[in-house]
Amino acid sequence: MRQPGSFGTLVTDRRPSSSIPAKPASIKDIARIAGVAHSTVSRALRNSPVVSRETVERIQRIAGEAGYRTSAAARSLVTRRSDTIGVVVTNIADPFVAGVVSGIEETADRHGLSVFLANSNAEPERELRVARKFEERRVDGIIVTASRVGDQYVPLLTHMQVPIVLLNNQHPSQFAHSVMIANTQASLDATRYLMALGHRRIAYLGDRQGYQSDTERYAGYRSALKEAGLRFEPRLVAHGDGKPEGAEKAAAELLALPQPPTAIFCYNDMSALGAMRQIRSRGLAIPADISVVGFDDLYISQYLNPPLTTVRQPMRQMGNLAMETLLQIFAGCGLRHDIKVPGELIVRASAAPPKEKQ
Amino acid sequence: MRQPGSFGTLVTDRRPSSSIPAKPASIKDIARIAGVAHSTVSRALRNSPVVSRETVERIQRIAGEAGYRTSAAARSLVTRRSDTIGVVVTNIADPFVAGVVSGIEETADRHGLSVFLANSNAEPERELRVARKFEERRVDGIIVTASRVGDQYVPLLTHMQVPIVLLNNQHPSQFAHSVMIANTQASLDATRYLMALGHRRIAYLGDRQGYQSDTERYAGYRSALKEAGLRFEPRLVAHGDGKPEGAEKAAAELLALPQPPTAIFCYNDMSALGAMRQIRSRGLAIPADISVVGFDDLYISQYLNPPLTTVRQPMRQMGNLAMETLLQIFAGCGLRHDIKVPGELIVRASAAPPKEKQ
DNA sequence: CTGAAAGCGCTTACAG
DNA sequence: CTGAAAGCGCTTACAG
Repeated sequence: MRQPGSFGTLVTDRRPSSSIPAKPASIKDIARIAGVAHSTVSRALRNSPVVSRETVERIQRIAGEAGYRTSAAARSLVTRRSDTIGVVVTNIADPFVAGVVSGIEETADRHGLSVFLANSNAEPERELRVARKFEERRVDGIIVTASRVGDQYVPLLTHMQVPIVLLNNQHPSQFAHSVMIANTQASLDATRYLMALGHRRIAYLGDRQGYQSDTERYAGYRSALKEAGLRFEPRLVAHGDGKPEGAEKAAAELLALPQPPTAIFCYNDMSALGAMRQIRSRGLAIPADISVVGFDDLYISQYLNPPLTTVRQPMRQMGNLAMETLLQIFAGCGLRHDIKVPGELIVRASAAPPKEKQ
Repeated sequence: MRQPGSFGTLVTDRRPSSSIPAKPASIKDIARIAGVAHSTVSRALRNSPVVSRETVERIQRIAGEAGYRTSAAARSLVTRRSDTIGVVVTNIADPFVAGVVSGIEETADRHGLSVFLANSNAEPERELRVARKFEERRVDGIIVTASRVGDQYVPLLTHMQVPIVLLNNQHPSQFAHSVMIANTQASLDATRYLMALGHRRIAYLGDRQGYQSDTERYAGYRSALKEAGLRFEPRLVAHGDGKPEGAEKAAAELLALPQPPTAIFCYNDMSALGAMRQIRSRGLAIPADISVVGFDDLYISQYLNPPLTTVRQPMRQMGNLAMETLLQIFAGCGLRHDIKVPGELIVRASAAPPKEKQ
């Protein structure tokens, strides 16, 4: 609560000030009204079986009428748990991240936990700063999406006595629990699919800031090529920034090649968005002239023109999973959690057999 | 912090347990090491000018080495402020909402405030429940996006001594501060634009769950028609659900009309996405056969095929504004804040002159 | 079943 | 400039 009166001109519709104390009602206030000790109020409010049904009901009624609301801070000071978790994300405006956070919040809420949200803007220093802030808030656990914190930072995170689970972390870490999409498997599947359609000149449009995710998706692409006995051609690899802008430029390079690719496998759907725009701007048709496959399956991807063939990351479920992992750790499960979530290829209309056999 | 040991098998890389207490170090621990009173530590840690430079430095060094982290709960118990705000959103996975939250977090962080995030799923009861939870957490302020809380709930919200700012609230309220997009003006502009292109049969594809936003955008559409002396035709109004799914059906109705519209003004970009898909599925071209205009200017809208002409809501800035409003209230400004943010028409390629004069 | 007491980790008058 | 004391609003042994 702020100092009283900060509501200023809004105080019109208030009950008489006598019933609304400047400070919120405390357990002692309720005790005074009920004529019992404040410890009894404390018990009654939490339905302790040790206090008589009768007084429980009476106290709860009084508390309700007084608009009593327990002070989470005071309680957590003694219980040593805040019923709070901290979520640090690169950028909540990123639709993948938003999907994950939605899942985290969902299961956190179901278990009575509140969630702190902080953006790191993918800056390692900022990521650590907010993690430290969470430490002051004594969060019960921390979830970090796409952690950019390098090895040198990991010990710092780990030193905090708080359990941490990393979601799609961009630096391998042996110190934290993790939930990760099966990048390599999924991009292997996606590339195989393109080959099954008949493509032989398949490009990989990566994310130069993608760290581990990019490395693994690229690895899956390479494996598929190898497995099919296709020669790897370095010129068919270009790197954007994981966003439409950077992908447009990277796609431009690819399309300018003497022998351009007949298909482009993109690091993510955002990159696919940029690639598609670049392709169209050259008067080429998708998938008639060139196929495009993405990664993520953002909500909007099914509504693109053409609908995007892509690898689905079950963002919401991954968020659920990260939170459930934290809950298991809270429950005392000492095991190391490393969950690999399979990616699923969603076939839509942006990929088709190539025009001409090569 | 959880009970010690919950890290289980992860404890491998820990410093010797002597240096990591089960409880985090408190101000008293630091005081003991430094040989001073804990009140001195408290002052030194906050750079009180009243304590000697020398001891300040010594204490801060010791605290740093001990990995001391202040307890926000303990502090807020005495200061009566949590340096925390609560944000309740309909759904964080909605890109508009995510953009707003990004802006809120940005300016909150700049002022040292942490943000709690909770989804209401657009359910009024849930919205109130999370607001109540925020009350227990003694947040310094609350921001609600697209509040679904009806008039009957408003007093409840207002009774909490916490300042509340509503962003694009869906029920007019005289009890809370607000930041709103200028719906009527913006859709007036959008509709005028379509008329300037030569359209006479312009449809409005609304959101039947849109409450106030829908009402106002619809009003702007009607005003534009009236101002141009065009007769309003009820059949040119259809309602979806603010998402692509519902908009597809609504668009289907519109297109099935004996005299279908030559342009559709959509409640939001998500609806435009659905409308565009429906139009394409009928073999019609955008904008050659029919023009589409959206509302929001989501990040992806510029990458659609064709790029979407739409009204921009500066989501991030609106988030900034909502948070700044809260800060002003904290600073004691007693005025009622009702900020109207103008919408800006962003002309791209999804709208063009109609094929034939009517 | 209920109460008195101690304590969680801080801040802040009040003395010195 | 520093310390002792009180108190923020709770929970939880410990008595009765």
